[in-house]
Amino acid sequence: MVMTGVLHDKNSGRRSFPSDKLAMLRKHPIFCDLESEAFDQLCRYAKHTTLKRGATLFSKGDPGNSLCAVISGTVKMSISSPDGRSAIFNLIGPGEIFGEIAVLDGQSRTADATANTNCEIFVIDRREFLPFVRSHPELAMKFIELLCAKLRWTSDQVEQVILQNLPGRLASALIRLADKHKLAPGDRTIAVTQQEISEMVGMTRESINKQLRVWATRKWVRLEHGAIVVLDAEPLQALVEAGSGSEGD
Amino acid sequence: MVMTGVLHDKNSGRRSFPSDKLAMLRKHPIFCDLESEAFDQLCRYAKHTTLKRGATLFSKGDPGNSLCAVISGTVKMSISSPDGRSAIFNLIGPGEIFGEIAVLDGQSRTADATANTNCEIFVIDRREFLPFVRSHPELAMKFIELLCAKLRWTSDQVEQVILQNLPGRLASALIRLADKHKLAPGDRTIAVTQQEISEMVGMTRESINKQLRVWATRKWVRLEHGAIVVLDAEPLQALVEAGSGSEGD
DNA sequence: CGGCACGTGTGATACAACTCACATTCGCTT
DNA sequence: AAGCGAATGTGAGTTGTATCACACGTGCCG
Repeated sequence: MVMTGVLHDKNSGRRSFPSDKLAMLRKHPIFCDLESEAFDQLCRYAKHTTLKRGATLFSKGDPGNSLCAVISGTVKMSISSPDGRSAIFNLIGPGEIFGEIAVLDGQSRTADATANTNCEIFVIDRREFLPFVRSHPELAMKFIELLCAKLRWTSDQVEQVILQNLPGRLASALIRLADKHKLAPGDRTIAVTQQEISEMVGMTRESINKQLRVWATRKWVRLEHGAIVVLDAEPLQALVEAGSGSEGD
Repeated sequence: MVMTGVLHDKNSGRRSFPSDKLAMLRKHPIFCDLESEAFDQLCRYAKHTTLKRGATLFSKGDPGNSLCAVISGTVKMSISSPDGRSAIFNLIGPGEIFGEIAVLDGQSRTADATANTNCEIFVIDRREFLPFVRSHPELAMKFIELLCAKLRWTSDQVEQVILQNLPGRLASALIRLADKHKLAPGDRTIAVTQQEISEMVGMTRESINKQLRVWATRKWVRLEHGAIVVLDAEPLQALVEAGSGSEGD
């Protein structure tokens, strides 16, 4: 199952790629140190695609033929069990890269990628990308750093899920998301639904909702539709550090 | 906290490194394609160290100054929460590499490393290792593959912990460990205590024991002291694939 | 050949989180 | 402005695991 729900494929992106969209990628840690010439060459390999909400980009187990980056919207990386439950690994926002694992090691995809909102993405074929990396060793080092960062993110997730109970896991997830989304320094708004958080954290939406309501009355968070605002990160951080102790929660 | 319980540090390993011990590392996917000359050079950078059971090699949060490899024995990668519980990420056996994340990205260590048995390890300093990688781009590609493999391992762990209940998680852990340890093709003996498995899986030893006993009466596994033998992997695999359905367990 | 630490085995009880079954609110589409 | 789907809010009842509190086996070390 690949590329269902694609609105339209633009031409392969040879010349005249919308340059404002590329500016964001140009600033990505992976590419920021690359010479302009090399970056332009990479862009000529890229395809620009638009997906509508709910569309599947690829599924777990598919061969990994392409590296992707989000231009606008968000892509959900998740897996689902046969009995219908699903777990979200990560939500990928504008300027972020995804799908790199399968591309780099040539194995199958580790998760499903679906458009969580309508979105524009940027796709590079493995056959063009790999030789490019080989001829740019400094890029390989950048990818090593990228993989390390993902590994830290995922290890954190294991740590929280194994060691913490509901309040701890939820607090930890909120903090991680707030750090990641950090748009403006003051703005702690996280654009996720309660259903989504519940799937990241591995607990039911109902349980998450009840805990969030408790915190809302304490003014630690404010609940909006499709978003959560972290008003006071301190007590949440304290909860995470205290381990799975209950202490009045 | 670094290097407590070190039995003795041999000299820095310049010349005359015990070559039988290196043979194992030479075969590691990371190094097997390296020219002998380069490999020898790397060995001259290495230090040989012996640790006794329980010794701490490094702790989560320490600066990551060295890359390590196990020669003999096993090293436990784990984290612990303030309330005393702990979670095991992985057990590193002979011929395996660990501590690469912090070395490669220059950040702090993501977990504690302790000697799970008396063991011999092989240590390379970051200051010597990084330049070596930079001057051997093919090695960088190998490390990318290594990181991808670790990421797959860790993602699997998240998937199981979030989606599965006790039987599913336990079955999944047993299968993963059996694949990893796979010494002889027929031998499905996993050298771990029930306590250790419980910490890998995030459930209590008691619960794990009760489930294992059920499977033992069904001849799916045999329990030994400090080890578990997988007799029939099929029904375990089926359990994992069925998701968290209970079906007579 | 103790003895002592570590690993294993097992039941009774408690509770955190799930399930199910709704009611409510929001925001978009027509 | 009406309607509808998606997101949120909430309670009563159920259950999977944790906790606690033991007893037993085994193997190593002095």
